[in-house]
Amino acid sequence: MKVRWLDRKLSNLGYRLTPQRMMILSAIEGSDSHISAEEIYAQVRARYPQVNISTVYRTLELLKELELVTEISLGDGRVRYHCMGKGHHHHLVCQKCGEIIDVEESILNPLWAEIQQKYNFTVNMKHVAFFGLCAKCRE
Amino acid sequence: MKVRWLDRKLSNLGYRLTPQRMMILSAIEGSDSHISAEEIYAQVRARYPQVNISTVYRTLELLKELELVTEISLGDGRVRYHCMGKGHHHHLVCQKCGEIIDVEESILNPLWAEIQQKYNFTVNMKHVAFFGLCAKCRE
DNA sequence: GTGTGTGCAAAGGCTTTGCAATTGC
DNA sequence: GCAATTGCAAAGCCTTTGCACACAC
Repeated sequence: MKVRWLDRKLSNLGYRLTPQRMMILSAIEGSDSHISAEEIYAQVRARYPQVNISTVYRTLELLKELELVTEISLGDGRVRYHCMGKGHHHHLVCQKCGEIIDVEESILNPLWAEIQQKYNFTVNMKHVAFFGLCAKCRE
Repeated sequence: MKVRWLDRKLSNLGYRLTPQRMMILSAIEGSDSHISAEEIYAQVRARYPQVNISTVYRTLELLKELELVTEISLGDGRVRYHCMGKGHHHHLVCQKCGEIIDVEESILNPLWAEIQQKYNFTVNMKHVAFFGLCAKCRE
């Protein structure tokens, strides 16, 4: 688990390791796909009913700063979260049926390199979502 | 101008051409960069004070369906709009200083092709934004 | 003790919706 | 005239904030 990491990072910076923070991180860790704030909240609340949604948001903000968690938008109006440690991958989101196809991370490497070279810009996205149509819906 | 197009497309589908719709489309056309709903609203209202923001949103929805307008998110919590006819380009958004660098459209063609081939998925994005760090902020 | 973290409640920003009045065709 | 469209106001959704209490060190 990432909790040791979290503990060390937090204390180094003068922050504290609280049960809420542990549970929120492990909810994100435990999710295979990308989890929204609301989903994290529901999951944590199941074991810890008095937790509040604002704590979830505040903790997410903190975990982003600590670079333990990244965010991605999959096109519905909400942000989703994912553990940095887990293998990165990108997404193809079908705008018709909503299917989400995972794409290997390496596919973007040539593009990142080209952008670096041509524009002197370092792309910093662990997850990218591309929108379009899957094979079934294309017809 | 696109108004002839709009007129024809609208009447073919049983929709009507209203002054609001014309003005909203031309506000998007007139903007060099990407314009938000609020900005469109401000611009239209300057010449047509009684227009309402909800009309802007409804018209944007319609223009998207008609494929006259595309949307993009540049990472602040709001969607931005752009005319389909205008040259497409992509964006590099610096997460530190906020600078936005325009990128030629063709840079993504190889990637689109690879995704098509490997995943049988047709990417349908006229605008993509990539986040990261510009040269100045990288240091 | 001191300052960090939490819950609560309220507000905030952007967007959508219900409804009656209006307008384009 | 009739359905499509609008303005208005209110609600909706996700997220953030202010504040007093609680807790860790």
